[in-house]
Amino acid sequence: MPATLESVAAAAGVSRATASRVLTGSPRVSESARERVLAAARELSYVPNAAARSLVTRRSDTVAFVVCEPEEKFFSDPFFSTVLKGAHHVLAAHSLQIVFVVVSTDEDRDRLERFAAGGHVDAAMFVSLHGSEDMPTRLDALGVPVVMAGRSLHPGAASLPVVDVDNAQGAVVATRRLLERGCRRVATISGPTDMAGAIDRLDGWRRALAEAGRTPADEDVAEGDYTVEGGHRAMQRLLDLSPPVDGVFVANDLMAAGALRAVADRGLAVPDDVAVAGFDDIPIAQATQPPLTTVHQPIEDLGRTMAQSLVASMGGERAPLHVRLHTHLVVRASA
Amino acid sequence: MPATLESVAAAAGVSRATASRVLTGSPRVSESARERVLAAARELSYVPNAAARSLVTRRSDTVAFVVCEPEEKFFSDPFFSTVLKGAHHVLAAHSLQIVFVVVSTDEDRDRLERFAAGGHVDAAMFVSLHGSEDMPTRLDALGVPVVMAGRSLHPGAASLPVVDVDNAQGAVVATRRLLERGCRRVATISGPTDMAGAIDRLDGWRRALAEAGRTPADEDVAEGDYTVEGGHRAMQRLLDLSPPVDGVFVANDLMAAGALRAVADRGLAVPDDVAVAGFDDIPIAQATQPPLTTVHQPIEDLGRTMAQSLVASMGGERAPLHVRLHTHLVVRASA
DNA sequence: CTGTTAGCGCCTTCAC
DNA sequence: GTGAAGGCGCTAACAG
Repeated sequence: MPATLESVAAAAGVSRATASRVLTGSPRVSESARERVLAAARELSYVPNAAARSLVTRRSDTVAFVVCEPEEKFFSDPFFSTVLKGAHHVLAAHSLQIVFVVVSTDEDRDRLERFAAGGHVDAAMFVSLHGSEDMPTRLDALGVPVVMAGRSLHPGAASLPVVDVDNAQGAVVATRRLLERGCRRVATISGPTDMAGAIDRLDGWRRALAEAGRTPADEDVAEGDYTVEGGHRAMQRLLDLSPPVDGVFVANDLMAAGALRAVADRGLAVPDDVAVAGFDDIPIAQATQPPLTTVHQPIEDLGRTMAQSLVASMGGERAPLHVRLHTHLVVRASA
Repeated sequence: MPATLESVAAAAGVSRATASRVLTGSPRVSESARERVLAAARELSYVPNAAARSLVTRRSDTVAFVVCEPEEKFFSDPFFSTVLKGAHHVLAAHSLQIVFVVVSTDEDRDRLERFAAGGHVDAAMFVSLHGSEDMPTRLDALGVPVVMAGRSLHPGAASLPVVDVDNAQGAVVATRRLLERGCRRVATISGPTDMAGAIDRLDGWRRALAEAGRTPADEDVAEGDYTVEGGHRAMQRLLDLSPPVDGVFVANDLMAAGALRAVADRGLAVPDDVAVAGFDDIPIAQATQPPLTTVHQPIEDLGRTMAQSLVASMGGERAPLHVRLHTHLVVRASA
């Protein structure tokens, strides 16, 4: 049987109340009592029972890291792990556990809702939100603090805290780069059009073209799915266009990597025949052939900021509704 | 205030005990009582308080999916997500939640141990175990059922349940394939040498060479780290050897993908100049240029089997100490 | 079949 | 500063 507060108190020769005070760090305890309790706890290798504590405090000291992806796409994009890393850093500092939840079916959704309603998590952070995803709203309705990486397209999620970057502006800068190096036909590979970030990046591409006095054509847009394969396929389509595309803004680096391969498949050279610019600046961007010119996004910082938002909400503060992080263009060889 | 069992019972006009029986699916309840309780619960959108239940049942209905990786390597290898998928399938069927824990620092280890000791998880499954990892042993000592994907090298973990494949035999088959197609110098790119699976695959390579009357040379072994980049680097080393290597058994597909790139970088052709065989048969194996000949591992099944082992342990049964799944060679174009 | 009765382990007023 | 006491929401005997 594991040690309980009761047994620790007994061993230390104090009451349960005093032992509790010591373990929860209350100041109103004598130094001698504190020492004895601590010693006893160590001796018995006491660990507080989470359920008992949770029952009375009504907290679980756990936050959910929720990934809403129908596929296992999640695991192949370092973007996510980097967000997680940043979040972990902040959360660990507050003694908060992360539980990782993948939500793909409606059954998963109900389970998560029950999980949260049952008090298993104190807050939730969402990454990779598609248009119809309603979990942030549902958890918010339960009173669970929430934060999202990038805004949600779901009506009703508009008033929930968001951390993101200016995706449109980033896309503008990348597209301008293509224009400035003299590309005549600048196409784009977009992300899933049910995701806010993808829409904004597509918008930015349009805006930059318009700025330059060009008319963004529908056929110059190939929709991808943020995966390497998707980028590869989309690029193949664009390369069939005539007059030939000689510049492409790709909505994330993973797809850009696939696009690079498609160009190589045709025996064309990057950037001479086709210039390519990506978005994210994940590690792979430096390893591609040639290295990617891309819009740098402070991904780890994104995770940290989201976690801070949650910590604030949990502490009763009103978290900022919208934090916008900065991006900048990293020029390498591909454009 | 969320509904409690008390309020549900009141609304249904029964005692707490009866309400509890209905909600936990006990058979000893009249049909009419059952209906009334269920109706009341739905009406009040009642959700059981997890902490309260956990406190008395001493279960949390949650299992930990623990990844022990110093880097974020985890997220770039679809192997893990596939195991997770399989496990999720089985666990969800038993109404068990998965909490995902990444352990990289000693602080993380202590936190996980407290998490488990505090009763937050009922069982734990481990993937990607390095030599010095002692968490399986520590959790086992706490009485938490455990299962590992691949055996642990840690002394003391020898008696814990393992699910794996015959890595050595798989490697033998792959290496034989290289030998049979006439390769004169067959080298290998191994995984991290502090992991059981990597060691066994290396062993298999040695055994196949010995079988064929050849002497495995130390310089024909390049150690990788199961990443694309690692495979790329290792292959570069092997390609500097003379007389030239014309066949390579690579310990996983991710590294094989990197190896393929290294071969292409030198303007050599696969499989004509260098034949390459991988291990795992993850989706990328079909997408490489050329497609990979590789040892197929039933990864999703691995996850399912591990979950089943845990479910058995949690149910008080003695889980099988060692389940070995089958592999087979999938011949594609690379070897 | 159902209600009554005890706690599960902990935190938190409330008196001292 | 410290102890006593109550109760968080639920399940599990134990009687009826």
